[in-house]
Amino acid sequence: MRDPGFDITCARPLSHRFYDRDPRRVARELLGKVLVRKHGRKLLAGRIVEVEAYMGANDPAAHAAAGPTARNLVLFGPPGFAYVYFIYGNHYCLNVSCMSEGKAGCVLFRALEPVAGLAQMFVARGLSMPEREPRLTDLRLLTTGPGRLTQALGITRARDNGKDLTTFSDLTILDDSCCAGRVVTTPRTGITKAADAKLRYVIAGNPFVSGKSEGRSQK
DNA sequence: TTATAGATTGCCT
DNA sequence: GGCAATCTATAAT
Repeated sequence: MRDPGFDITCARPLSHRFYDRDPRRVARELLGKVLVRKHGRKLLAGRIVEVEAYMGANDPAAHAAAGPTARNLVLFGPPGFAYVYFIYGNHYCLNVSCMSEGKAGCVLFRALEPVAGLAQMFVARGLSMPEREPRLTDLRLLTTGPGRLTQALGITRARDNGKDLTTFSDLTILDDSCCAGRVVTTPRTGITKAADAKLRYVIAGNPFVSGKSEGRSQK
């Protein structure tokens, strides 16, 4: 299977300073960046096409709303670190911490456009590999959705929670100077509190954005 | 100690 | 479109 690929030679991790800002700003600017997982000698990577911003005490939908706990401690730590939690008894979700130490805030990764290691992603997701070049409907099952993208990249709480995403370890976010294109904001999905705040950011027209038609028919 | 809701997904009709 | 699966954090006894 052919990987779309990306130019890793000119890609570099984002600095802690990048994440040391309002999550809304970080979320918008994370679109178009590349989430990279080292899997043995292979690279698994996906371009970030959909994220959500979560704030601190003033955001009732945020895990950090009630203050620091054993689970959400990473959110109150320094910016640029992975916050991984387990949800609905089935899925892991990946966030990156924002704001300086002591202040909570994060960005949730909701969908990626797979660019490298697609064959391994099919394996990790427990999907059978398409015989021919995969269709969009097959590819969307890999990394469209917060629970799916963590499974495709093998991200778990035990393995990745608290990891520094600004160093090139086995999990990092790279900037390859790709232009994200037009960004659309919508209400966050799957939450009941503060459900009207437009804190979901997607790349307009990108086919890997979650939802039925968002990003596909709408340009 | 027990109950319940949850930043989801996949399979059912 | 509806709902079960299945763990954990937090609220309620």
